[in-house]
Amino acid sequence: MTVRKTPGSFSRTKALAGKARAAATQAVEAVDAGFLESLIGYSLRRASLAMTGVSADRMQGFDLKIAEFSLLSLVGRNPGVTSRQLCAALDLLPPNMVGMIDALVGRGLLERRPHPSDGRAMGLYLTAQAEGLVHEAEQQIQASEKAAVQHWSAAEQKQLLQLLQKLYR
Amino acid sequence: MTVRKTPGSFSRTKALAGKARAAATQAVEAVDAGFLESLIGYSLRRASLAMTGVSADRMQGFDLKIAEFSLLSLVGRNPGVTSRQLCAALDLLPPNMVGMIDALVGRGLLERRPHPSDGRAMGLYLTAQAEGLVHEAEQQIQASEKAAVQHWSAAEQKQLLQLLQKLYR
DNA sequence: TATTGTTATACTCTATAACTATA
DNA sequence: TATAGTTATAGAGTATAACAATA
Repeated sequence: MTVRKTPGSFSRTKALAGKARAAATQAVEAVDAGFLESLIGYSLRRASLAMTGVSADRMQGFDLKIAEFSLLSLVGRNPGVTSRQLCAALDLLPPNMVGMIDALVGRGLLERRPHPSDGRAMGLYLTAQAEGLVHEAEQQIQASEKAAVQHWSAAEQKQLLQLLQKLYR
Repeated sequence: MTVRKTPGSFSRTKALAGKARAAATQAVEAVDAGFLESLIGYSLRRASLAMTGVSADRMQGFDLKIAEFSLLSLVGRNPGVTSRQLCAALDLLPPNMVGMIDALVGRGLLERRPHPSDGRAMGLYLTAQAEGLVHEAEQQIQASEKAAVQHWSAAEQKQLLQLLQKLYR
């Protein structure tokens, strides 16, 4: 993942007072994003991009994308889980799940076995090789999250998760 | 935006006790996403997708994508803002901004005028026609956000925004 | 030498339709 | 008739390199 920093290079032109619309042209000293920042959707997207970027960098060491990590972690904790269940848990569509699973099977990290009671479905399992890798990746993700909120109180961290879950659960 | 509901159709097979790894195969009654849900990044993504979906539906009435709405709102409140400044505020890359602005100019919602002090840059302005549309769209977005957190306390709403902004500001 | 806006282009992510095997 | 997994494909979103004009 490429980290993009805000350039922060603004026009040096004198700021115009008030909210008057220019008859001709005017320069903007600093962008007022106050309205957008008052929106939960905007802040969610910006925060999500920021967090995802940091975590994605950490996962590069394992040659895993965030979605692949999430999938492997779910399979590790839910051996025998089906593709369909993963789609629901990760908010992905079935056609987009196929290639992801194929790739991980091809790398020897994932295994498909017949479902014990549903002939249409396949149960997914981590290979022995993947067990260690997933465990290590989970620890790295937790470490990167911890670093992001290192100056937060425990109550703040807990409340953020609770509020976010109220939005999607 | 297409709203996708979780299927919620799980295997009817008897759940297996404990966390034992199956020698053969096993069915997963309900997926345990507890670990992922303990991650801020995962919850941010899920919450962001949920909120964006609702807002995107509202913007369909204006034939605006979320990014287009955000851009127009910023221009309305920052007349004369440059493309580069918008890129920083919206976390978009310059090459991907060009087509967006072109489309809005083509629809008669946006106008490019020469920058007063920087010959390289162009200042962006809403057209008279866009002023009303943007104002109406802003109200709709606020209404949809209000509906999403209608059962929340004012303190909860305020704190969510503050915590999110600590993550990306 | 650095920055703004731009073109061209490639890559990733997400979405829809349709098929098969099974429930 | 409905669902799980799959294929093919299209569309949206995001990325890099490079160029002209200007700072």
